[in-house]
Amino acid sequence: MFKTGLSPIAKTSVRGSGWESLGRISRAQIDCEQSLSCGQTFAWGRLRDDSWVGVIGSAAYRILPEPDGYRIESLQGNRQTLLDYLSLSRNWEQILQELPSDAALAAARSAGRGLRILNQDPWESLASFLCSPVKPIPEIRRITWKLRASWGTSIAGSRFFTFPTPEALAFAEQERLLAHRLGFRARFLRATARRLADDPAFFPNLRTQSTLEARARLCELPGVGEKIADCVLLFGLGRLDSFPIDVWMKRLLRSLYFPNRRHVPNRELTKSAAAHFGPYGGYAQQLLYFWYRQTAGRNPARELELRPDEEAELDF
DNA sequence: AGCATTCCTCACAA
DNA sequence: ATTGTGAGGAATG
Repeated sequence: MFKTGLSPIAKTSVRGSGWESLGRISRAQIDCEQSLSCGQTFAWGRLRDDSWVGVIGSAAYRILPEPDGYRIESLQGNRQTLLDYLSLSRNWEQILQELPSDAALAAARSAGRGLRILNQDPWESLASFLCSPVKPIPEIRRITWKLRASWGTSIAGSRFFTFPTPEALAFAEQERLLAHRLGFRARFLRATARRLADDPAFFPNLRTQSTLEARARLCELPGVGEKIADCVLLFGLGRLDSFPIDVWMKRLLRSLYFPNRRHVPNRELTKSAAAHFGPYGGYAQQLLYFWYRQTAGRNPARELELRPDEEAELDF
């Protein structure tokens, strides 16, 4: 028995670099390439050796692909935090079975078999999606990483940073925000950060409300409409019933489910998606979105590769 | 009929 | 690849 209560794994430093091994996870539990590149998070980047690095809370994590699983490591972190974030304890096979079995979804679920909806911090999701309008995913990642470096807290001598608090962004200088190519998004980001800084109970309160009520509260925030509210509900608050509809989703739904309609209003898409996909619609949405992006001839995971200068910045 | 109100869509700027 | 705004048109009473 280990009297310290620490597992031997937690003590092992990797190659003397400061990264500590957290053991392994199996590909049967999750496909990290799919889950980290399907558009739900901007917090992860891919290094040239194909490993993934990102920050959860106040610790950095590294996920190194192997043939049948992943080695996982951290700076200042622990195994359970990563497993919770990756949502490994949810029964995803069961959820898959409860989704409808139309042709599009059948294709999407075989393409995204290992895709999981992550458990992200709701404030980080909200702030990140406020940076997202009319920006491609790699640029959103760059902007949110700049926010970390400018207003977050450094993690133990590394060049990884926590996500800035609402208070930190509430008082950020407009000019410094604009310098990060935030444009018109800066105003909304700061205004929403102020509201949350003034109302620390905002997210705790949402957790006790129905998805519809919580959605209405989110939409009251500056710069937050239905799309961003649904993303926060799905990715940050675990509401698997919410179904974000952006322009790509709109195209996909119209071409696959309303092939002979020229125009379908968002209200109708939202309503029929809820009726058709049910309480796990958000999972269906991610499967469809990921599959649609792939069939457009792209490799979303490759798009998140860090440029050499970005990789050099990380310094480990 | 004229008018006020509401609701919706569209285009456009940020 | 989103939201906020305002103009203009249709429906309502």
